[in-house]
Amino acid sequence: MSEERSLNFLEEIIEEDIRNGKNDGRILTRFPPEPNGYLHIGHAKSICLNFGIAKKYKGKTNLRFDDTNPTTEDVEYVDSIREDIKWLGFEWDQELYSSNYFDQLYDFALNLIRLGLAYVDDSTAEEIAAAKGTPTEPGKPTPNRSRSIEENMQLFEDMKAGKYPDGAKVLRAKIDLASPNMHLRDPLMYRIKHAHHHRTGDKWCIYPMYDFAHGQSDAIEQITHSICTLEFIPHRPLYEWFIQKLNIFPSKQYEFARLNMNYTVMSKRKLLQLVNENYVTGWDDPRMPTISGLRRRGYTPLSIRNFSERIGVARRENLIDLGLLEFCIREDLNKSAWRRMVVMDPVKLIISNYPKDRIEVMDAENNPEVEGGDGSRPIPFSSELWIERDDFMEEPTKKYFRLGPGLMVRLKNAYIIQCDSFVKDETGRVSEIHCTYIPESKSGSDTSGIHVKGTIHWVSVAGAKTAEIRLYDRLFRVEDPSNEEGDFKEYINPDSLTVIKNAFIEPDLANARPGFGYQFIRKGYFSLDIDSSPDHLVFNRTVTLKDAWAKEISKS
RNA sequence: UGCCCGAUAGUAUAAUGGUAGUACAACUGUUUUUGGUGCAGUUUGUCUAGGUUCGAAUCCUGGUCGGGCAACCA
Repeated sequence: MSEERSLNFLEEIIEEDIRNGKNDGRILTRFPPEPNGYLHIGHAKSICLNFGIAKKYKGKTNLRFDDTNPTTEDVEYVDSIREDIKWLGFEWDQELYSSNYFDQLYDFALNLIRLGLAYVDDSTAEEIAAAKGTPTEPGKPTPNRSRSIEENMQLFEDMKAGKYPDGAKVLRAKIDLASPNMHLRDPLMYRIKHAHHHRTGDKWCIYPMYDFAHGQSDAIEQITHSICTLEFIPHRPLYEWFIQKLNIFPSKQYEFARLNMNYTVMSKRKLLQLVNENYVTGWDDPRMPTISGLRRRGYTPLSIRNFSERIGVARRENLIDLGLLEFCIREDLNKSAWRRMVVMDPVKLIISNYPKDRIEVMDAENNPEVEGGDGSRPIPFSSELWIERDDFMEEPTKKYFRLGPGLMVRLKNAYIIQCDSFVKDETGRVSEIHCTYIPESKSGSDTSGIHVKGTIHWVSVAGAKTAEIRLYDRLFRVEDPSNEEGDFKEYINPDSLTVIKNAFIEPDLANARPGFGYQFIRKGYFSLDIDSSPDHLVFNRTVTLKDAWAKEISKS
C-alpha cells in the first residue's frame, strides 16, 4: 500500500496546473534569501518546501540571492547560506543573483518610462510618504508626476550616471495614488545609493527595490511557482502589474504562513541584535534558532527535514511548539546515537567486597535500538566509581527506585549492588556511599535471580577522563518574547547555558567524533563542540531525554 | 476606521457537500539492564448567528476574534 499523505494547498495548486498542462508540466521554484544574515529554522521550512515540491514533481529549484540592497549585504552571508542549504541535504539547479539582472532591470525600467508608466520624482522621502495619504485617505500627486517621457528618460539616465547624490531622486511606477492597496500608490522602483556592492562593485549607484526586482527575476528565470510568505500578499497585485506591463514570463506568486516557534525569536533583526549585543556568542551559538546554531547544537539534517514535514504548510498564522522539534531530533538520534556513560554531578561509590586493585573490562553495546547491534566498546570497572549525586537518597521516598540505605540497583553494564552505608563530610553533604556487589549478577551472565527496579550509570574512578559539558536550555523564558511588553531581550532565559567544567566521562569518549550524536545514558543527547580539542573535550547537550521521573517530582 | 488574509482538540495539520482523522503534548497500562525506546489505550475539537441542502467543518450572508498593509528594507 502506498502511504497516502494528503496534499498541502500548494501541492494541490501544482497538481491542478500539471493536469491543465500549464507550462507543459514544467515546475521551477526558487529559494531567494537576501544575504544579510544567517538562515534560521523558518528558512528551513521554506527550503524544504521549495526544494521538496520541485523534487516531488520532477522539477528544479534555483538558489537566488536577492541582493538588491548593498548596504546590508555581505559575502559572509552568501557563503553561510550556501553551506546551510547543502548541509540540509538539498541541491539547487542554478546559483543566481538578482544583481545578475541589473542591466536587464534597467532596460525594463526604461521600457516603463517609454510607456509613460514610470517617472522620476525629486521629492524627499518624507514628502513622498506624506503625499501617499493613509489607508483611509487617497494620496495626492507630487509635483513631478506629470513630467514628460523625454525628461524622465534623461533624468533616469542621469541618475544611473551618478549625477545625483543619495536620496535626491527616485524612479516610481505611475499606477494609482488612490488605490486602496497602499503598494499600488506609485511604488518606488529605483533609489540612488552610492554604495559598493559585493558582486557588482561600483558599477551601479542606483539599485532596484524588492518590488521591481523580485517578480522580474522570477520571470527572467521562468520560475513557475514563486512561493513566499504571507506578508507579501499585498505585493501580489504589483508583482502582476509589472509582469503584465513588461509583457514577460508570467511567474505566479503563492503565499504560505511563515514558521513561528515558541521560546525563541525568528526575525533577522532580533537575531542580529542578540549577536551584536553579545547575548549569544555568534550566529552559530547553539541556543540560536539558526541552521548553523542547530547544527552546532547537534541537530541532524534529517531531524530538521522531518520537522518541516510535520509542521505542515498552510495560510494560518501559527506558533509551533519547540517540543515538536525536540521530538524530531530525539526520534532520529535514538536510532543512531551511540550510548555512553557520563557523570556530571559526581559522588563517590565504594564497593567494599570488590578487590581494590582489580580492574575488570566490561563489554557494553553501542546502541540497543539497532537490529543486530551496532558494535560495542570496553568499559573499565573497579571498586571505586563515580555516580550521580541524585541517584542516591538518604531517606528514599516510596517511588524512588535508585540507591539509598539498604536499597539495590543495577550498575548499567555491570553488577547489582546494595547500599550498606554512607559517609557525610563536615558540611553534612554525602561524600561516600558504601556498597557490596553481587558477583553472580554480572551483565550478560546474571544467575543471581535478583530483579531490581533501578539501573544507574557510572564511571570508574580509575580510568575516568574529564570533559566540559555545556547544558543548553531554551533561549527565552516566555513563549512569545516578541509579543511581550517592552524589549524582547528582557525575556532572555538567564539559565539558557550551564557549564559543567569537569564531568567524568568513560574513557572511550575520548574517541568521540565530531558531527556524531551520542546519548549519555539517562541524561540526553550530546555532540562534540567545535571548541573541543584532544586535551580539552567539550560536549554540547542537544536535547535532554524525556524524563518521567523529573515530571513526577515536579508534581509534588 | 479603507483594503487584504485567516479561524478545526493544548499546538499544528487533514477531511475538497456524506463516519471529524493524524502527529506532537497530556494521561493510563505494558515491556525494558536507560524513570529512555517500543507497544496498547484514554482524554480533548469544527469562532458565532442565520441561510441553502435529504445532509454543511466544507457553499452563501451578517457578526466576532486574530493577523497584515501607509521603509529610498526584503
